[in-house]
Amino acid sequence: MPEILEVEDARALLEKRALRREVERVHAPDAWFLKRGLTPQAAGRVLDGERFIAARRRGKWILLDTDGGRVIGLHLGMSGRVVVDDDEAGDPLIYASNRDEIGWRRFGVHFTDGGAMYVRDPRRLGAVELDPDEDRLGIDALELDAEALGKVLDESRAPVKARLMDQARLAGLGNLLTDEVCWRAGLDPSRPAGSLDADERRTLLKAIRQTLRTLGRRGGSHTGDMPRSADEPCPKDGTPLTRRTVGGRTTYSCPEHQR
DNA sequence: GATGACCTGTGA
DNA sequence: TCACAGGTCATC
Repeated sequence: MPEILEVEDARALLEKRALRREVERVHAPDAWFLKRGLTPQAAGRVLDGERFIAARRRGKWILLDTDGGRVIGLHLGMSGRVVVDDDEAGDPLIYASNRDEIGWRRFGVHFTDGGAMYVRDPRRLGAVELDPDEDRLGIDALELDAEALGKVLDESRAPVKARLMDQARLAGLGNLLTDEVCWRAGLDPSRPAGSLDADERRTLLKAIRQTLRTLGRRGGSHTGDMPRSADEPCPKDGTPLTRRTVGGRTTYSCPEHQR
């Protein structure tokens, strides 16, 4: 998906453009997109006549507070994008087309002023929830500190990549960002999380912060320095990058400097 | 903790 | 036609 950086862009767009506008009606043509028992009818009852008063984010979830005290949770899945009127943010759709097929509009609202906000998601892996349980998510990656990272890694034998992507422990990092972080930190993503010594944990924390800052400025998860292509030379040392599966995800890394 | 499933679009 | 895609969930 859109990882934390794209989701933050989408959140900011909603904050800037979708708050304090009265909802005229809900557009929820795809009941499958609504999770945890939410139905199009219930969404309508909750939102019709209401306004969003805040656009928050935790990890990859966007949380829209309504003036009625309810919360609409939006998840962009792997290809979701938020559109407000004629502006949009979210997944850059490197692999998908950026067409705005009407059929890809999975959920949204029309405002009484004539505008609209909706989630466009070709692959339908996104989600909308009412009053989501925000505590099923771990600490937000942008708030991470040394102590919290210690709890994320724990004494686990799981690959460090798997722990960094475990949303219940650390919310926000996805496949691309995690690979970039490990590459910058010089860490083999398959290393058992608990095997990192104090120095390596400090390096990892710095890499997470620096990666989020740098790629955030550049415009997203896909703007990393490490090529995502096997046999491409590592920009640090020229060694051909390898491709494998770690933590169930396609993983690129440099066999030379990532240890 | 690893694996497969979910759903759909794209490009080789 | 097939493999693959930035996410998450259930299941072994």
